[in-house]
Amino acid sequence: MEFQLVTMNLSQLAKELNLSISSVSKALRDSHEISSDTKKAVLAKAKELNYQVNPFASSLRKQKSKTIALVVPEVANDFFGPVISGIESVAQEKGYHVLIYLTHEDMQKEISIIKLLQNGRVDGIMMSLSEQTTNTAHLEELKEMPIVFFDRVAEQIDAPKITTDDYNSGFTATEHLIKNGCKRIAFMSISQNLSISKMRMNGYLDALKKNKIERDNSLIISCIGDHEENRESIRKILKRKNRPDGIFASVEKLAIFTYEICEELKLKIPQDVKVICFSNSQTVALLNPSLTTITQPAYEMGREAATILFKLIEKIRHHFLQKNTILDSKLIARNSTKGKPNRKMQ
Amino acid sequence: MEFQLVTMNLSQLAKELNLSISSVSKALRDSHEISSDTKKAVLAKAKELNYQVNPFASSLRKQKSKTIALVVPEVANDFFGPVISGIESVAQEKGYHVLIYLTHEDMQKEISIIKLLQNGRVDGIMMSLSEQTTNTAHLEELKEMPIVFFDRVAEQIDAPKITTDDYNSGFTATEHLIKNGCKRIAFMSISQNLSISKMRMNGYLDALKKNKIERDNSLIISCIGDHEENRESIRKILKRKNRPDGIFASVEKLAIFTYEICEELKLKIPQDVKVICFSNSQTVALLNPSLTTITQPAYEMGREAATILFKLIEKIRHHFLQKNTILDSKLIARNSTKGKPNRKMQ
DNA sequence: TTTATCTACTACATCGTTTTCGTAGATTTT
DNA sequence: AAAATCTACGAAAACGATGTAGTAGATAAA
Repeated sequence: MEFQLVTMNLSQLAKELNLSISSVSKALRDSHEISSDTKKAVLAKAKELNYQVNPFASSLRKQKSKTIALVVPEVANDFFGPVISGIESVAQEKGYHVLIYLTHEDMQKEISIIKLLQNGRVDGIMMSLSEQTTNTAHLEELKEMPIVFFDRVAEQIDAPKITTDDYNSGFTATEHLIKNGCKRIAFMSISQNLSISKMRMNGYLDALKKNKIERDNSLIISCIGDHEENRESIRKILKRKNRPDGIFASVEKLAIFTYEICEELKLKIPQDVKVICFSNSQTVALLNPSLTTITQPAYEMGREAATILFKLIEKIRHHFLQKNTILDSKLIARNSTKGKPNRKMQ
Repeated sequence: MEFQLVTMNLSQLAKELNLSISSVSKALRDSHEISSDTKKAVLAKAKELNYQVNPFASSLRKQKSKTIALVVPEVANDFFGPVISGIESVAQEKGYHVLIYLTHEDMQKEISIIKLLQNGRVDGIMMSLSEQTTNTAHLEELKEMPIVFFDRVAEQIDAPKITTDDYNSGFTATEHLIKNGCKRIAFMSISQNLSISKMRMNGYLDALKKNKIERDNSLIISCIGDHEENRESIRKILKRKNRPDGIFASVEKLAIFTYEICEELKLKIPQDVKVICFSNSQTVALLNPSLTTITQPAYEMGREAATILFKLIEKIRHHFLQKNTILDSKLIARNSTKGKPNRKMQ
């Protein structure tokens, strides 16, 4: 008494054509074993009856899914949007399907998603780590699974990684502030676990060193909690007597908070505080003042990551694949970092 | 000489347990035919050997995929991001997987994606139409497939639709401008095909009528081309002698362009022109001036759409399902629409 | 002419699960 | 004690596509 779905399949097609199932199957895949007359007939009939290969039967038999997984922390964000777009465009070209999973920055969720993906549902994984991911044991178990990391990469895992030049960006951003007169530059990171955070901070630190500015750990704050906590951290640092005259935020959100707090505290950007941050938003150009950003080539990162993943999937052996791809970010100087600072305080 | 992937399966598990495949299968799904001792043993062994059901075999046999498709025009956008988040969260709760497809606002792509989804790969579809979709013949063919539309819905298709109160929003937005002194209000739509555009425009027109303002078709412009064309349309209308004193943009992008053009033409917002638009961006609150918006409950729309889709999927018959769900948008009044207009021109 | 080689097909096992149907043996009912 | 019912399992047939192995019949090579 099972439910019988009447769907067009090889068997029906074969019956209509007076051919065997295997011949039809081969004809559809343009096998040399089939005469061109037969192929034509099969193709025509298949089109007429709107035959489509059953993906599950095919995947089961071929042990491949023609599907990749995309595991990201969030999508409500100007960075991951274009990345997805890039990935999807490559996938579409290749005839692959894209499953999307969100970790919501939660390590437990990340772990269970990864576990879920070990049953062959996908041929490969593209991933950007959650903010809260402190270790990568769950990723070690993916030995056989092609995986590519982008942006928030897992350093310890031996897999291709696509990033932007985070160290350089951190360095350049910091020097940009220094050149515009900043002497006390705060760095706001999102997580100490993520390598991109470390890289950006190293760039920041080295730029300080090169310019003979002493490192001040009280100016390095990590914003991992909820929005209100982050606002409070920023408020606190900007209320200090010797508050920073420059702020380097590693995500856009923190720069926006900074704008809000500055308004609240009657601090002027860029006169009192200069602000620079990583952001892919178009809108920030219209802020008052317009926000100086480091902008990552998000779409290209998506395309690059997907392209490399497909190379991994298509070869069995891939020693020759370059493990790290580093794309350039762009510093777009706007008004939030302009001019000499107002140093009348202190 | 086929490639043999050694993956843990029922057959291996059964061998280890000295049981038949069918017993193991039943035990794993907690069938009453299996004794609780046996079940325990099976569960333990399955865990030990890290057994996971092969999704393709299962889907093939059960004729269901535990997967839904999400078809959207774009993701690089403050609206679709949270929508995806909402959908994904419901899917995760239900144990479903989400395939994502982008139409890039291209009707041909939309058609081929829909065609692709007719082979049983997914159990249901959630969709928001492309801007360029002029007819919905391709959707008529999905007769048996559960489908739910959200935001950009297909009016002619008999399927549940989740929208915001676009008519009211259009009405309210327009009245908001009128109350703040506007007499010549331009409406910028994205596409005449989309019902949300029509609804918004009807709201706009009715608000004009109610307030005894005559309709002026030269103030209704549809921005469907590329960015530069859209900018030019806006520039043209703002350069006119009797330019509008209020602009109601149906998407954020157009409001941003308006800001840019106003800067270029030395027009002051809100003194010379007031601006309101649909937007889910947080950042627009920091624009100069802060932008008045109609904000849609994007996350909730995603959750609602997914919830309804799963109801569709789970029942065979679903006459009782409400076909239209309308959620409330919020008008967030900010400075771009403030005060009485500057009427010295004309 | 016999044998080898092609050509164009078919039969069949297989991928891993699920589910129906069967059935020994135990238990309960009459 | 015989019959009916339960309990707990196993055999086997799907689901639909694919690839291997096999084979008529035609053609080419010896």
